[in-house]
Amino acid sequence: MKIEDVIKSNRFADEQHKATVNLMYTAYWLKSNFSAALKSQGITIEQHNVLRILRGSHPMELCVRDIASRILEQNSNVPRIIDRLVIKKLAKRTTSKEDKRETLVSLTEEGIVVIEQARKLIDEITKDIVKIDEADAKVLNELLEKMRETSNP
Amino acid sequence: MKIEDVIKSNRFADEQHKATVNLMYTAYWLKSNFSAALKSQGITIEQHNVLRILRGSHPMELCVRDIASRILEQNSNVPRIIDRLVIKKLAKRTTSKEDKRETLVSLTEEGIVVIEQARKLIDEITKDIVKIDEADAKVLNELLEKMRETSNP
DNA sequence: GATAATTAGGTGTATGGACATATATTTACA
DNA sequence: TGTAAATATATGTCCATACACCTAATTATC
Repeated sequence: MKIEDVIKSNRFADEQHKATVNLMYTAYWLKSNFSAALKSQGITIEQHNVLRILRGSHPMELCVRDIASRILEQNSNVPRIIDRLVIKKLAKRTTSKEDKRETLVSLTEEGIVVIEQARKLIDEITKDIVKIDEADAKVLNELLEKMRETSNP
Repeated sequence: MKIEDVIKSNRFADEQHKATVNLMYTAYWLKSNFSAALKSQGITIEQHNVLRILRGSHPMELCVRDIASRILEQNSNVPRIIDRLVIKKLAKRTTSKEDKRETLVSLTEEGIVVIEQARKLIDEITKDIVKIDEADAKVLNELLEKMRETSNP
């Protein structure tokens, strides 16, 4: 569906403006699809993201700050997401012996199973819905980075 | 900043996978910038979106369903966003005489001032940070729509 | 070594998304 | 016409973001 049909309006100031709306809608569309795919595992996208980060360093523990630094959304509340993962017994939390301020987090056995399963689901849904080819994806990646790189801070 | 630097990892399955991450990050980056720009008007992006929709039909009132249908996020809780706008006296709410189930919403004088000001701020910040040219923006729009169109539902 | 500054993480509050459910009103139809 | 179905909106709950503020622990500085 074209973006003007989604918002039922064609009043874009220019192509750049249209691109910002189009982009935010496409991200929302992706996220909705991913969320639906993860329902079967009982986790949200954000919980999945933290599990994925923990999977990347497993079996090494990561402190909260390390997890936060690898997350896209820099304002997300990582301790609270970890809370939910601990309640579901997908992650475990200990206090660092070297620095008692640090909380170290790692996957449980169950967490490993869930993130492996989730990874497959995300791969499948991505292949299902994102049908642009590699060349187009490459152009898209270049344009997105060009878009961000040119700004000052 | 390249997306692999943002998430401090380069483990993308392929260009398509990288594109999904890149896209969600760019949307987040846009939204953060827009939010910051709207702070001076005391409104959030979502409140801005509803005000913009009301501006589009002003002075005609819109019912909640009409507003919801024009919003990108199809699961957003429109009555609650309207609550906030009414509290801030930027929008007003009445019950339709033709169909008492319907709530009709329209801008107040103050709402008109705020949305005009907000529109300028969004235009400025867009010009400031989104520096891809019209041709690139056009390609980006085509790729985003190609990405979504190819999926079934 | 004592105190100030910094750092890591947790917590409170407002806002919004996702989704289930409730309530009031209108429409359909037996 | 009277009752069921459908519709429009509101509300409650859980999860997450944004952001301010708090506490404990560590480091810096005198």
